[in-house]
This record gives sequence, structure tokens and C-alpha cells, in this order.
Amino acid sequence: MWWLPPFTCWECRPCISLSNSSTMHSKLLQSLNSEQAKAVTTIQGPVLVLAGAGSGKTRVITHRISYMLARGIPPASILGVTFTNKAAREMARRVRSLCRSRTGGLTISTFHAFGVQLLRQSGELLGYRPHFSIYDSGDQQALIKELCREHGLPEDPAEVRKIAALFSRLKTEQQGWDGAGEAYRALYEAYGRRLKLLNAVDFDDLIRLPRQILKNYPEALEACRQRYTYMLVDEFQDTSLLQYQLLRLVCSSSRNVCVVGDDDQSIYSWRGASTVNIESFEKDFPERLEIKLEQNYRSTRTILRAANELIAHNRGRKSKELWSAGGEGSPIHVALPEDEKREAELIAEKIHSLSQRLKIPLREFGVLVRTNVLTRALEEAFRRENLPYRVSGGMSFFLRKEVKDIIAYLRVLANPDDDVNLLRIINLPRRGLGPKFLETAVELSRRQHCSLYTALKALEAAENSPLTPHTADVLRDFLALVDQSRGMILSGREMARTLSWLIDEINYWGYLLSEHKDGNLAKWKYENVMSLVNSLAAYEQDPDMIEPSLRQYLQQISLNSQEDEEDDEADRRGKVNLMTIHAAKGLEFRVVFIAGCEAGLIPHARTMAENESNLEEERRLFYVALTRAGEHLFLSTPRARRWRGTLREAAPSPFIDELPREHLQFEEEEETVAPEDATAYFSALKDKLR
DNA sequence: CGTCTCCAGGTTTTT
DNA sequence: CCTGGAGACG
Repeated sequence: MWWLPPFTCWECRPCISLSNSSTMHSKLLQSLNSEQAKAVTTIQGPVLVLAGAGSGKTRVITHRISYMLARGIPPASILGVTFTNKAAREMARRVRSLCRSRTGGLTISTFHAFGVQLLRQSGELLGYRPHFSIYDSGDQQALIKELCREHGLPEDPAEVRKIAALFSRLKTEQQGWDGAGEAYRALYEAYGRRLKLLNAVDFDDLIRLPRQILKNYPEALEACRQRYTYMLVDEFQDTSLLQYQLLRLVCSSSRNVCVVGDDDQSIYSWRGASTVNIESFEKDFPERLEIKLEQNYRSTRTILRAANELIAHNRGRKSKELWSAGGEGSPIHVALPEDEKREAELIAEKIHSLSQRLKIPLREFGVLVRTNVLTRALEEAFRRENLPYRVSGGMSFFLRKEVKDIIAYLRVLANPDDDVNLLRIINLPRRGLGPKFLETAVELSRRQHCSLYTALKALEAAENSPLTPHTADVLRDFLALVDQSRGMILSGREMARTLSWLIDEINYWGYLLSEHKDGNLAKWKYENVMSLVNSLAAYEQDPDMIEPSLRQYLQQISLNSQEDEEDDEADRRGKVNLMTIHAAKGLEFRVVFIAGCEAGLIPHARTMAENESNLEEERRLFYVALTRAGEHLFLSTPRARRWRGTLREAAPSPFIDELPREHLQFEEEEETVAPEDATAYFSALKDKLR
């Protein structure tokens, strides 16, 4: 468990002998350069670290935490905030392995997880009960759709998505009402009210509400400040305005805050991140120590020079030039395969031969793409070529329909007022509580201003029930099932067994079989459901877990939309990593392939249509991709791509032209024919081989 | 109430 | 090309 709940003292398993502190200090510092060491040892007062890609940023943070602990700062007073769960987990792991003193009580979490914690403790101040549900974008859209229906507005998915995006911008204060959508004002207010009625929050609330609490309730703010007297923030360039305000509330009195970031790697402005925060930090903490880390320990000079040259096209950056004491390395290869299928094959072949020739383990390969859909062709090729791979991002385990179904049951057990999930399960598997019944129930809940569950209870108990005797029976059975399993699972004992019982009880297997003619598909889905049960079992059996609860488990999986890779034994040889560039931020690979370096993809046409000034962010994105590579970098642009059924021509990304020509090596496919002929030639050849 | 079929539309990036 | 939702029918 990477995240340790505040206000509970969690004892580390027996510490290895505590070495005397001066050797501890020097040991922690010996592997650092002087700038890094300064960032590690300046633990009083604000510090701004501008850390270039590959400059040992994570090392600085983990060493800094360990240094603080070695200096006797209580772990419980340290709060480390990162951007993704993966990063949080990794950071906690590294601190623990680095540090021989106690880490119990140390909090390392994402902004969102921190927000959840605050809300669990103090949400009652705003009228939220502690078992609130966290709505992901799917739940959120389901709710908005329902509200659209009630307000007589169009409810097609595209419209709903747009509204959800608008609401998000409003909530995160990226946009005001003057902008547009005055028509949606009533809907927005209804959305807020309904969430509260359902005791649910959306992702934006996880930042907004905690900020509101700290802003308006001095005692809550004081408690938080008392506890967290040392704060660290990773990936500071990606914090949003609201996140920064939250952070500032906590640390503006202690002033012991260290933020680490790189304006050149800011790639989340679309969700409210702003490098303005770096400037705000400088203004809010004028006494800060500012440290620049410019020595790169990751990449060859060739790769670094290319990255530097690319990013130099951006205006208004903080001046920074990465340098490396390492070797030149090999040139950057650029390939122009015929189409995305050929591109995928080419990459698979290259990985096979490189891993064999240079004995590079597969886990050292990263294949990066701009968008999730692009992983598809690559996955297919990797499967054909028997290349073990792992995708991060995209449709995660917890978002699969069958898994979400079962999670919906769990959510309802945790919070029966969660209408969205109750609606999802009430007739799943079909039990005869269909649309007609729901109309009655929903109507009642509207009239009574209560949740659907409460309405169901009322219907069940009603003297002169409007229901047919049969429906009344079914409803009674359903409520009994919910209440019974709720009692069992909330006791916190044998949650997995209860869940497994529940899955049997609703005959989910039978449901899957009836839904899918393809028995294998049903089996596969059922196995996914069983994996969920296992995941719950693993959670409750985790010896580090002091107080496992359904609520906490659900929280964990709601915030972990990215699937956790299971480290199985087969991972020894490793797997190739396939992911979006966004997901690759913070990672490094000895060999990197950037697939689909096309005009229209990077920079992305849609982004550019939105706002011309997004070009710089797209360039930063490409910069992030380049700087993931340690030794070898391969770029490829298919000359054509299959898109919605038709073959479309593709051109190389303009960013390739911004790289130093002398470091690029263009790879020709051995052919002298004109492209059109080549296309025909290759497809004929492939058909023959098939 | 449940199932089948047809049609439209279409994910940029993530907590 | 695929998926998911709506509408018709049994």
C-alpha cells in the first residue's frame, strides 16, 4: 500500500538497525551532484526545483524525504504529492527501500487521494456523509443524461459529453458563466444538488471541496497545518489552479514546501494545469531557494541535442539547457513504413532483433503513441509476433463492463443512496424491475426529494402499493438481497466471500451466458469478474492493511483508473511497454519508439483546431516523448493510415523537421517503385505470405 | 418484458 | 470498421 491514511500511526515492520545519523546523511548524499544535494538538504523554507528531463528529479524527492526522516522529522508530518497513483506508489517504494528509519504515517498520495482523505474527515462540514461515492466520468455522464431528461434537454451522448466537459471547466474555474451556456445554468445547479443528494462527488469535487473546507473552516485548516508541516510536490508544472490553491492553504504557514517541476514538460493544460503556478509560487514564496537541475543522466548526447533543439522553438520558457556527460550514442532513426500495420510489424521486428542482439530486456522498450486508439495496430502486431507487451492506459480492467457491473453492486452496498449505480444494477441481471417500474420509483423519489433507494424502501412498505403483487415480491427480494449483503460486507470480514456469494446469488454467470452467444467470451468475462473478487481478497488479506473496509477499497479502485500491472513471474524477461505519451511522463526506457509521428496526430489536429496556441503544448508533448529515451530512439510515420474504413494519406509530423538533420537517419524500405505501386506490391506480398 | 436488427456516429491527452 | 443505442417485434 503506497498510501497511508493520515491520523493513524502505522508501524513499519521491524526496522533494520538504525545506523548513526551522520553516516546515514553522507550515504544519502554521496550519489548526488551538488545541485541535487542542495535540493535534498534544504528542508526548511520554500524550495523551487526546476528539474529538466532525466535530471534525477525522482531521486531528489525520495532522497529528500529520506533525509528529512534521518534528521528526525516525524514521518506523519510529511506530505508528498504526486500526479499519478503510479508515481505515488513508486515514490513510496523508493523511500522505503532507501530509508532505514520508520516511515509509518508518511503520506504520499496524489492530489485527488489527498482530497478524498480530507473529505472523509471533514466532508460533514459541507454536508457530505463519509461513505460518499466517487463518480468517474461514466457515472457522471449517466447522471447528466438523467438530468437532461428531467429538464427536457437533448440527451445524446455527444451532447452529454460536452455538458460534462463544460461542467468540469466551470468547477475548476477555467471558465465562467459569461463564456457560454447560460442555458445550462439550471442544469448545472441541479447537477450539484443531485450529487449531494446522492452523497456522491465527481473528480473535480475532490479538489474543489477540500479547498472549500480549508478556506471556510479555520479549525479544519489549522488541524491540517498542524499535521503537515513539510510538503513536497512532484510534477509541479501539471498542477491546476485549484490544486495550487489547496497546496498553498496547507503550507503557507509552515512555508516548508518543496515543489519540483519542469515547464518544458507541462502537458496537461487542457485539464487546468498551468505553468502560471510556477510564477505564482515565486510570488507567494519570495524567500524561496531556486535550484536548477540541468545535468541529464538518462539520454545520449544525440537524443539530448535533438530534444533541446526541438524545445528551443517554444517561446517564454525558463532558460534551461540540458547537458550530459555521457556518450554520443547512435543517431535517431526515422522510418516511413507503408501504413500503420507495416509500422507495427517493423517495430515488433526491431524490438525482437535489438533485444536479442544487444541483450536488452523487453521491459526496457517503450513504444509511445499520441492517442489510445493507436495502440491497437501495435497490439495486433505484437500478438502475431509473440512479443509480450503491456499496455497502460486505455480501457482499464476496472472500466470493463462486467467488472463495472459488479463494482456497481459494491458501490450500492457502500452507499445505497448512489442512484447512478443503483439504476445500473436494479435490473441487472434482469429481474423484472424494468423501465415501467423505474418510472414509478424515480417519480416517487423526485416528489419526495429523496434518493432512489429511499423511494424503493417506501414503495416496499407502502400500504396501498401501486405495484403488482409480483413486482412487489421481486422488489422485496431485491432489497433483501442488498440489505443482507450490505450487512455482511460492511462488517469488513470476508468481503471477498460475501461478494462471491452475491455474484452467485444474482446468477451473474447465467446472465453472461444469456448475453453472449459466444461461450468463450462469457467465460472470459466471468474470469474478469473473478479477478475482481481476487483483487478484493488480496486487499483484505494485505497484512499492511490495518483496517480494511469496502469504502477504502472502492476509493482505491476509483482513483486507480489506470490498471495496475500485476508483477507475475513471467515478467522476469519483461514485457514491452506500450502507452500514450501522456502516460509515459516520468518514465524512462533504454529504447523508445514513437509510432505515428504524423501531421494531424502530433500536433493533434483537434487540439490545433481548438486553439492555435496549443502548438507549444504539442511540442512539449513531443519533447516529453523524445526525452524518455536513454540509448536508442526510433521515430516512424506511416505514409497512409486506415481510418474509419478508408485508407488515408499521412504526412510526417512537422516536428520532425525541427530536429537536427545531422542526427537523423532515414530508413528506406528496400524498394525503388513509386509509392502507389509499392502499396500494391506490399499488399500482394502480404497476401501471399498469409 | 425481452430480443433482434438496423443505423448513426466517432475518444486527445487523465484524476 | 466497430460500437452502442433506438426502435420494432415476438
